[in-house]
Amino acid sequence: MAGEKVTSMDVARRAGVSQSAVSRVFTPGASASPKTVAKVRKAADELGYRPNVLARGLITGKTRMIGLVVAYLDNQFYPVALELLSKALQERGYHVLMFMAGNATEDISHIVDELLDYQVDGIVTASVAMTNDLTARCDTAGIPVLMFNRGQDDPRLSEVTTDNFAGGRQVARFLLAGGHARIAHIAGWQGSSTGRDRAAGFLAGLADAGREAHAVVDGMYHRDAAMDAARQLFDRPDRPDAVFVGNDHMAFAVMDVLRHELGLSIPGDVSVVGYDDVPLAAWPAYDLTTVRQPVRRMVAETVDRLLARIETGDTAPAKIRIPGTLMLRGSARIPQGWTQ
Amino acid sequence: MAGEKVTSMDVARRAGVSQSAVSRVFTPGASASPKTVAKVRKAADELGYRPNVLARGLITGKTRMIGLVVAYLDNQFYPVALELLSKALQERGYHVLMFMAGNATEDISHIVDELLDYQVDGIVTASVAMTNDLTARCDTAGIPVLMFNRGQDDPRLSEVTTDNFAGGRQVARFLLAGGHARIAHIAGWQGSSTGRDRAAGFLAGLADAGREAHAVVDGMYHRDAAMDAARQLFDRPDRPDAVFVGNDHMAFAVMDVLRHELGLSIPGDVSVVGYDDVPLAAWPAYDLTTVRQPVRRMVAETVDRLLARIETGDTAPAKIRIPGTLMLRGSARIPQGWTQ
DNA sequence: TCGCATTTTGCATACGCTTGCAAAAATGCT
DNA sequence: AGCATTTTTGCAAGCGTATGCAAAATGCGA
Repeated sequence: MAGEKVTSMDVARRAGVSQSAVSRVFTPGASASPKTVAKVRKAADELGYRPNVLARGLITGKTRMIGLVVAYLDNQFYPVALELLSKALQERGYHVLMFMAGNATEDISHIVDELLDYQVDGIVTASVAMTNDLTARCDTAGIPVLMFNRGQDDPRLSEVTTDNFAGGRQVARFLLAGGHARIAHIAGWQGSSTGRDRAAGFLAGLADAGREAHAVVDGMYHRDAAMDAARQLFDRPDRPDAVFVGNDHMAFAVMDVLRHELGLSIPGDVSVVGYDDVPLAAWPAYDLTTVRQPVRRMVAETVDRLLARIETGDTAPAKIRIPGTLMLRGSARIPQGWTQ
Repeated sequence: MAGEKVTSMDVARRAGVSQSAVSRVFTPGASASPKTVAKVRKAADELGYRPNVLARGLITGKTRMIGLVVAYLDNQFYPVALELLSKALQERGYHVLMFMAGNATEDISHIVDELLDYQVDGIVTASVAMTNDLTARCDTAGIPVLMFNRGQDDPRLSEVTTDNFAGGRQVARFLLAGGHARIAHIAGWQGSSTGRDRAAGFLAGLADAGREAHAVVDGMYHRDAAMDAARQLFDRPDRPDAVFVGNDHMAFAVMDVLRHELGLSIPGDVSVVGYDDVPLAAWPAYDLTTVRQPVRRMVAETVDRLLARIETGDTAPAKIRIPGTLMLRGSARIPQGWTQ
């Protein structure tokens, strides 16, 4: 616990140059003669000097920190995304400052305050909704916001999602082709764009064939709610013979109920399809047919867009929609000769 | 994108007081008359002023940021811990700055540099090993380090773990009481203290009864490695009838192999016991008997100790060891009349 | 060698805030 | 009311760095 901070001034003295010379050596764009660079580098190494990012940030107005707002991490999709996001930002010299949010708006408002306090250069929200009011606050503060895996109507907002409507529709086509008679939907939270879009696409896909959903229930993206929904839908004579569940996290819950509470076989009695393709979906215990969201690409887009706005001031908000693909596995009957 | 920063100076002018008065109103310990407080608060609200945490940090030397170093998030234990940690710190006015690390030492060294650049007030490492050299660097910089769920011999290091040795031993007793004949261990990474301690405790527990492990293999805390280990151990005539797996993440992999590749029944043919008790362990698809690590308590301890060192300078390193408890579920035969 | 264009360098200031110090205001006491 | 004490206030210095500006150093061609 020595606590001895070594500053650019210390390095300057030891190298026999001015403090500004030291600063220039550590500032990418600046000019310094080879001789000075050498002297400064040497002195800096000997003293173990590294520039103070915060002091630098005070002047440049850039902290190289990105605020990430997340509501929960129990859905495996988010830790995976977080890991990739954090790594990608790290490679480009940024770091993630975490903010856990409840879903209450008031809570989020509080968090936006804190984000601004820390002078983050940009904000990524995941599994969280921003109100227009909050977006405005960030806007006037000049901080770009990007919504990851969630959309919002406000055209000033940037977002990166998969094409949830198309994904839902494709699931409908797939289940119809499989010859299912009673097709139900345990939907994602209808307060979220993903939940609504997937449901709408799914219903549209059924409608394309002149069909309707046997039942639609909101599973709230919660394991418990999804289990309740499954019980409600399946514990009766006219139970569905196929169900599209709004994300994998809920789909696992539904499968657990079907198999272990109701003794149904998958896909014998019921076909189950999810959304996300989290790693667990590929494990044989679930072997879940699901729509893959290409997380790597989503993260790459997120980083590119956000940093473009930060670094080049490229200010146009973007709504980026990446296609998803249906992963065929064992939890749903595969139609004869089915090709995507 | 207005970018209009409002500073304490702006507030001061509007409230008709000095800049220092504004500062005092926003500094917990400082003194200001009720009248001034009122004027300043009013002006601040009207302008939407909030103190700049970074500028404050430059003076106080405290950034209210805790660096978190993690190697991977695919083992569910870590996202859960991260969520709790982040929330707990948030409640006490701190925030988590994320650093993803590969396991290479050189990589970690790089990360320590960056941690120091950001002037974090403290560091938590999880699923990552620090070398003594790195610890020293943080020490001289006056930044307390706390290892979460990983120990190290260096007495200067603080750590929070469960009693892995005791946990391993209890599993041994449990499996012995269950009358198993050939008890194997797919161990956690032997480069980590948790991996070693659990294995050692387990072997000690067997030895207590004059028994030996039927086989011990290192599963590296990796899904793929654990699957290979399972194949190697079980795809032969004298296969084990019980296996203790070094953590839940690997245990799921092992169960998948046993059931879906080798067609074995659990616990009919083989009893499986894990370590951690991640949420997934309680889902009926796995229903895994496992040693619970009380994450909430671990996190609470972590936060308490770390902030104590930061805020009160309480400098004594601590090795905190919390007891775990065996959660009885369906993946392992339960001995008649077994009580913990 | 000298003059000119170009780099490199140091000085000084600023970023937004906290805090020691001394002056000013408020308070309590006789 | 008058004085001693306490509280509140403003001033100014500083935290560690970046950067515009002018002065010094360098390079180049003739």
